[in-house]
Amino acid sequence: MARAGLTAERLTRAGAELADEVGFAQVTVSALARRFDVKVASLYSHVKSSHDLKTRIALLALEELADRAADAVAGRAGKDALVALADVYRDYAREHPGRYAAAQYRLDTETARASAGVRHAQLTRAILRGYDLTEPDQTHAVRLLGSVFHGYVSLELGGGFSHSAPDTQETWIRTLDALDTLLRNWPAP
Amino acid sequence: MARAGLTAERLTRAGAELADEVGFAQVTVSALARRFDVKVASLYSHVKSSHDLKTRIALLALEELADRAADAVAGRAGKDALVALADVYRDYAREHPGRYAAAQYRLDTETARASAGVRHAQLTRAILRGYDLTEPDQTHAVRLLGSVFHGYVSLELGGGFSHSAPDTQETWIRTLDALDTLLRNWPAP
DNA sequence: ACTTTTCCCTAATGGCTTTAGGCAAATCGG
DNA sequence: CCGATTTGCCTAAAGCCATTAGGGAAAAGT
Repeated sequence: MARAGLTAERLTRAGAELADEVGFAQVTVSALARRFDVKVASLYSHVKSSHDLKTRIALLALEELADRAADAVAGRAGKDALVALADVYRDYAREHPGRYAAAQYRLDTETARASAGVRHAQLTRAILRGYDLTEPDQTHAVRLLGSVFHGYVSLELGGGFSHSAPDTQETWIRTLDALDTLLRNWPAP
Repeated sequence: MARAGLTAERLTRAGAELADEVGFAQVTVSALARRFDVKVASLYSHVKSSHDLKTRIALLALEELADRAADAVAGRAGKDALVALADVYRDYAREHPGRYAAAQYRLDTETARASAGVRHAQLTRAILRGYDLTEPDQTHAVRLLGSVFHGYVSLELGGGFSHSAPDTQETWIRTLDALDTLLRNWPAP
């Protein structure tokens, strides 16, 4: 019988697409097998488990996101860089909600350390070069920016912002303005 | 045979405890049945489905959280209120990670509208009375604060902050300082 | 061409969800 | 009180998902 040509990479990519279509939580070994028109057990030659599959999708998403982020930050500085980076996260989440959710998948310590996750922190730290912050404050600021980006995006995606009043695009712009102002006037301890 | 005395409320409370112990994602009708030493099917007289159970736990968490928040904000203003409210979220998430995750469970529109979720927005808006913001800016600020609180807490809980350098408590304090500064110097459009 | 490896399949187990239908316990009406 | 009704938990069963064991055929290597 003809072979389907499965590989861990193809499964991961298809899993990412599936996540965007039906939600990361609904990504299942069975659903993926159906998508390849193949029996479920066949996937287990390529991925160790459901957890392994999800981890691979998470790593893919983290890498895509870091690539986009690196691209956006390159050649920009200050508020320009800040906005570009922030938009990468927000746009990615809107274009690829399933992948964005995957990027939040809890990785064990060593997997996380080897992931593109570390690049994210570096990129965020990079845009802070355009602002005048002392070393420990940079770390605080990195965490703050991460919190705002992630928090905003996940609330917006989850419908946490009532679809009322000022639209979310306006809030986003004002939020980035506010962050820029804040970084330029970072309060002393 | 003796009855177990199940009710939707007891199941919900036990489900919340279970969530804190093993994670919200691991809360399952089966696990809950085991906890009550009862057969799985028995629970279906009290909750409609797994989704119904999770929704109830989410609503419980949202209410507990809103109660604590209301308590914290009462009699405080300005930065004092800001810090108190923020600490409620963070402390709740640390004490009850499963419940906190439950509070993030996606509710359908009408359930959300009837939930304590709306109280949260009101409470956040309330602390902004201590700052001088125009009406539309209040909404933006509510969303920003929600983003920071949620983003920070979920990153911290998920291990998103490498356990390195300055500890997270310090970052938290500096983050709240920063937010206070920001609200007092809210940039014009 | 033949051997070895790789890939996908069948078969089977066990867990979770959900529905249908039954018997006993609690509750109620006279 | 006691029979009738309602309520609560059970057994049974079907369906979906995850995972493992072992087999046979296609692809790759010699």
